[in-house]
Amino acid sequence: MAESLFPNKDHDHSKCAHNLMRHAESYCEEAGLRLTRLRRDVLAEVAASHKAIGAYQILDNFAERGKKLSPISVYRSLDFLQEAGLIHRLESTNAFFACQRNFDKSDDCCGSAPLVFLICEDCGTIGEVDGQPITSMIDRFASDSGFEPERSQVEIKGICRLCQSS
Amino acid sequence: MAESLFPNKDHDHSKCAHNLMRHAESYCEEAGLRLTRLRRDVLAEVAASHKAIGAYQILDNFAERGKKLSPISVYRSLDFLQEAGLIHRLESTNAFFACQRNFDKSDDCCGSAPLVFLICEDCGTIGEVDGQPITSMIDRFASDSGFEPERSQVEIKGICRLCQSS
DNA sequence: CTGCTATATGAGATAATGTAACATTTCTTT
DNA sequence: AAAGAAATGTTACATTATCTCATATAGCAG
Repeated sequence: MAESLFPNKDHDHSKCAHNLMRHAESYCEEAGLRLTRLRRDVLAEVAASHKAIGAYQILDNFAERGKKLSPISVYRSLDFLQEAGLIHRLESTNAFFACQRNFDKSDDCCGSAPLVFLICEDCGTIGEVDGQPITSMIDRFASDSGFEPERSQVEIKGICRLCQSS
Repeated sequence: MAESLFPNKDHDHSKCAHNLMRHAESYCEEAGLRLTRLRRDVLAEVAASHKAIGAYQILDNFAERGKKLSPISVYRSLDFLQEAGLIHRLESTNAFFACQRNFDKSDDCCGSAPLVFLICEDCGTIGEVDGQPITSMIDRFASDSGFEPERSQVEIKGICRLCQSS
């Protein structure tokens, strides 16, 4: 579990990306969502690493390959992917990364699951963990103040296992 | 405690603001920080409500009173105030609000205290609570993944006590 | 197939948020 | 008063995100 959270720097990422794309295809198929060419390309770009990528970086990457897009096109695709739960957005950095969970699950991809992201400030890799316990505590915590919590996204910055040893 | 977290809509806010400004003065005095005219004015603007306010909103408010400023001036003051722990920045909305804690404490204002913010999506009011338990859990949680957490800011969105009853 | 409708994308402009670089002023200390 | 440090002013620019209206494309009814 901990091993897969922050994959080794030299892992074969094409497998990660391939699995992720396959999952996206089948998930959208089942859910009746239209994973169009553009959306697929944007997802592939986001899934190209375990780091978070900004919308304009995606735009630039496309441009380098001769594909000129307007920002709004990228944002629209990102919105779709985010709603589908295939990617997430880091609020602290305005950047997007591919959801690595929920493979082998046919139900709601990340649906209403609590979101806890571990952000390595050294290598930029994002680890995503099941935040149920944290979220439960947050809920109790908030309720003590008479506050009715609806959603929270926890972004934890620090140093990942792999970067600690280097 | 819960009463003061989300003050009644009709509370006398001038008192809140006045106390906060007085605290800021004495805190900066003691800490050897220079609470200049501009910084004081910006702080007063942020402290004018219990909601979060954007940098450009502050800019506009100043402009309405005939005080023309450049964005950078506002941002610089906000940076100073944030470093001093007198205000906080919401990452999810890029907005700032005044720290309501640590009055009557002469030590580090909010120094390294864990930050947990309750954001009411109805009235916009921000409640700030001691997040030690949540932060401890987050730390344990992260450590289980071999991750070394350094800082995290928890922003919980929902409905405050007062808005629930209306 | 034909056209209808909803959805998706393109194109251009612009809004909202945030920073860089360098000049000028103000404060502090001597 | 003079020098050095800190704060602010000025201008330009970088980054992130959205609006609006036009066009294209997919899915479906007849």
